[in-house]
Amino acid sequence: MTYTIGKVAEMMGLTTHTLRFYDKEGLLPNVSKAKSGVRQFTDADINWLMMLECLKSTGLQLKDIKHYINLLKKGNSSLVERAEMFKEQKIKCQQEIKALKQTMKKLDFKIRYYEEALKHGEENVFKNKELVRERDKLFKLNKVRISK
Amino acid sequence: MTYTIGKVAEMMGLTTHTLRFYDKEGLLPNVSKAKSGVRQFTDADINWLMMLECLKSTGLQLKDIKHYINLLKKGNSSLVERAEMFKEQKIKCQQEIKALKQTMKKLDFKIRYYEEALKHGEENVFKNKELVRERDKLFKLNKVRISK
DNA sequence: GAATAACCTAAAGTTCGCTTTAAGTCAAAT
DNA sequence: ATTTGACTTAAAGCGAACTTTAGGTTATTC
Repeated sequence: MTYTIGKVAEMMGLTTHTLRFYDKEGLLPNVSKAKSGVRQFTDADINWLMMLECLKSTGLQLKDIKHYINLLKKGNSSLVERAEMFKEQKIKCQQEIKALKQTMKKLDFKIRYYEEALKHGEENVFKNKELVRERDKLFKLNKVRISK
Repeated sequence: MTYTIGKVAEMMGLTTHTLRFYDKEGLLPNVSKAKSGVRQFTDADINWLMMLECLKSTGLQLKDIKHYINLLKKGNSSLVERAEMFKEQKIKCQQEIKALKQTMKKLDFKIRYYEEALKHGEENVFKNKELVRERDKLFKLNKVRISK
């Protein structure tokens, strides 16, 4: 049993445009076409699309996924490289989380700043010494050295 | 005392191109120019640049920062809106962190998958029932319903 | 005073992941 | 039989945040 591109788009929550774009980019290696040119998606194609979505959700770029497809085609001999891909990706992901946590601290500071400003007026915010300390801790850019 | 664009670029870890780009986009409201056209950055400009970097690091887009500049110009009457900006941004940041943590789980699964594949061969990975459960938990796309 | 380095503007190019447009074919429903 | 709707390709467009290129002026240094 096969599915038209429209059905698949509906199932996957993508547009037909996106699916054709993926196909054009070589991200749908096994989708066959009728003589009329109409794409015929099989269950295996749907499964691959789910894997594609999964790979996307791990933060891989489309070109990385293309590379991954090539590794898959090589079979067993690419196992190590595939494993490495995900380990690298994990490191990137960890770094991003760390950066976002730092961002959260800055946002919390800003939110407290504006609470204070709304209560006591913006000109009085830094009479609150805790906020001053917080500001100095969070926003002093270590790379910047203002000369003299 | 003023700084040339090159010095500022060096201090801030940006390129001169980026600084001119920011200026063109209206993100450096107070930078003055000599009659020759050369930009003269003051300490106040450096401080604003640090704030700019801070705002960027909170995940704000340049157009949001431009909007923020306009709010600053309005002074006191924009306090509430400015406060709202950061609260919204905090929510976005929280959501991003949540998504990345989910991503981490998927990556950990993939890494375990490849550990197992390297140990026992790719064809035997899902003889490990824990990995099967993990896969089903993480990768079953709820939106997909394969008919029949 | 001439070479070189740093500055200037304006505009086009880049990357990513699509989305949109244009122009057309094909199959089903009325 | 014709209209509607889903499919096709190919190519251009989009938004974000720069980067690069081109062509030119100014400032510093030998």
